[in-house]
Amino acid sequence: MNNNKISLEEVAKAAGVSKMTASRVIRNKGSFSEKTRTKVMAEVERLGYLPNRLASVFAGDINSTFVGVSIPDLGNEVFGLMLEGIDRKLGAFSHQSILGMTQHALNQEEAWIKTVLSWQPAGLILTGRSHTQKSQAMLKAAGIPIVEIWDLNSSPIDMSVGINHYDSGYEMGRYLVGKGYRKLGYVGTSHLTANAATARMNGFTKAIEDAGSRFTKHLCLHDNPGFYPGFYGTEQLLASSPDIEAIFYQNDNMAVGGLNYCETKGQKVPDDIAIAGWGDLPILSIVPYKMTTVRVPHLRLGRMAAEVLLDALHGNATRNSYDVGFILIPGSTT
Amino acid sequence: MNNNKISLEEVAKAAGVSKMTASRVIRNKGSFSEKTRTKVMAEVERLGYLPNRLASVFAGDINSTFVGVSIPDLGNEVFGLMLEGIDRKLGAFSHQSILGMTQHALNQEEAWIKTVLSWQPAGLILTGRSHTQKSQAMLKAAGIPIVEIWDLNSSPIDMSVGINHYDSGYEMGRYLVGKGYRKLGYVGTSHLTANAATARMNGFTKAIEDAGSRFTKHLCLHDNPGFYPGFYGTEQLLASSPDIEAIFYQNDNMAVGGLNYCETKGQKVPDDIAIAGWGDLPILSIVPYKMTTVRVPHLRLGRMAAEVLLDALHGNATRNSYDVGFILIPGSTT
DNA sequence: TAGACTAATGTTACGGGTAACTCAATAATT
DNA sequence: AATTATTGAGTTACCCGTAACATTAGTCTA
Repeated sequence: MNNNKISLEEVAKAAGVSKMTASRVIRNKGSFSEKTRTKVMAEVERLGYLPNRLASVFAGDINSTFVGVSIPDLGNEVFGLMLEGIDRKLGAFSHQSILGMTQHALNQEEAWIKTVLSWQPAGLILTGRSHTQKSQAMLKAAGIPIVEIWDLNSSPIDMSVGINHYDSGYEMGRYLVGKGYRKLGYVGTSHLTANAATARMNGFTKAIEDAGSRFTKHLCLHDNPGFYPGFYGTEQLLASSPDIEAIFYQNDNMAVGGLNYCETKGQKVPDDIAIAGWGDLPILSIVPYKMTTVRVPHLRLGRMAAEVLLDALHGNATRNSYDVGFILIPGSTT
Repeated sequence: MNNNKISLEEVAKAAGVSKMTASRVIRNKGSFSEKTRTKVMAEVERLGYLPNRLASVFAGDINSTFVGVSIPDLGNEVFGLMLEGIDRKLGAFSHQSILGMTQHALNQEEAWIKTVLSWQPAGLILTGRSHTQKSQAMLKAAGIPIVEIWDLNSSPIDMSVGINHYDSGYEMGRYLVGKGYRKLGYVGTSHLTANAATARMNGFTKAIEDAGSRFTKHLCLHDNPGFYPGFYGTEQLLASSPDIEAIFYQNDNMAVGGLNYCETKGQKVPDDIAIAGWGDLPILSIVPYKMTTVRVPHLRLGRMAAEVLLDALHGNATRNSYDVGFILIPGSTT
């Protein structure tokens, strides 16, 4: 290589054996005498030899232990938890995550896929189910396990682990209608691409239509799905449609913002207006209400994605679509 | 390599040129005719050729574009924000983060360092300033830029970007003493290793000692520094020392938990008891008080670490210790 | 038009490991 | 003792690109 790093050859020379023998000892593969082992390992220790995995992967017919992991961003704790679940599981099986933040942009994802594939990863975990044409082509040609996570895909590129966001929105819609609410609103944010949140909104809308009600107001802000957009989004929505009875939010952070707005304006929850969030996020623990929300096992989602990938690497792939499920949790805000 | 991947040779053959010419065209380096360029690129497109970066790094005298990034965990938004800052900046300069979660354990960090170095990274960014002996030896021998982030290290292994946690604790101690509080408490969590939070606690204690007061009660729970441990930690601390006048918390999440406990018990803040947090975390935006806290630019910290690393890679290293600073923000809880 | 220079392309030799094969020495079997 | 395994080690070729050098064709100058 480039610099002054110790190579296998130097270790071998110092131990008075051939490269191959040293390699066998270090990998504990093939046969060698105890005496040789001692000699070689002593030199490894003394010289501080670190194998060059690039060369190993290159030489051997094996794949690397890299796993490319793409997530939209880390501003949202949802993806942080997922990533934590993924990396913990991968790490436990001696694999490393190469991170890629796509900022919700498919072309950025495409660029990242191209780069990461050039590093010969063992597999990929991608957040989301929509990818550019070119991305799809590259992924299919790569010939490695690929897990699409977050938004369940019944016909994935390779494998999918997630929940059905559309259904979760639908269920929330049905629940609210069942509670007697007829004039419903939705507050969320819009990204460049159709994403899971959009699917939830669509499911929500459909449920309401199916129930015969036609009144649904949507508000999609160009912002992050956080507390403040929830606050101001609610203000904006109620200004244009003051008779709304219940609002479903993209996530709990926004819902808490909405809750806060209602409190500020003296609107009683749930009597004057009902509030429902999504995600069962940490923020809910500090709200003086029990928020109606949808619980999603974020950490487990990540862990499972990693598990499924590792299984596939070990040739134990069984299914290709894993629904981890969600639970609608009725609270005191509806 | 292993499978059916298209190699440069195949592209070259298909285009009717030598490997080398194809390589030149693809990297846009050296000279070649426009006609050749067209031919080669057409084949690249047609065959879906993706270069094998392993081989490039291996062949050329260049380093990889990997950067190893270690963080303790992602449960804490602090490190999530830092990571986001790092990866965004690295990504903008065509570098990839290899993630390593150390779970606050130095031996886990050591194992990770060993692995990640074997991938010939361009550089490393490590959270924290304490490392095992062996880690330090490996890091020094690696001959690549290494940035220690989070806890400022005036004599780092290579470079350091962070804030002085001890000082931030000291400043908070002085501030509270200045406000007239004499009986002070600290609530935090303890990890396996001495970490930045411990430094804050020590600085805090020292400030109080320096001011002549000797009353400081520490409580370190074995838990994550979140809302609930803050709540119950406060309960526990006040049970054993009911006359405490002010409590400094490991971070804002815990402080909000403490605030909540006080409210629940009818203790007036700040009249009966004062509360101070740390970090200026997102949670503060939804608390009906303006929390006294210490603002730390998490995202900027990450961005700066990446910048410093990239500078070093481009041979523009200037200093080796970068203090990004903190600001104590007095609020209405003290 | 020879000689000198430039542009375009080809050839060779690695880099740091590993698979596959070979070979010698020792151990087990008949 | 001769034959056959087995073990421990060495040799060679190769993975896929790129640097360095070599070569050829084409252009320009005197």
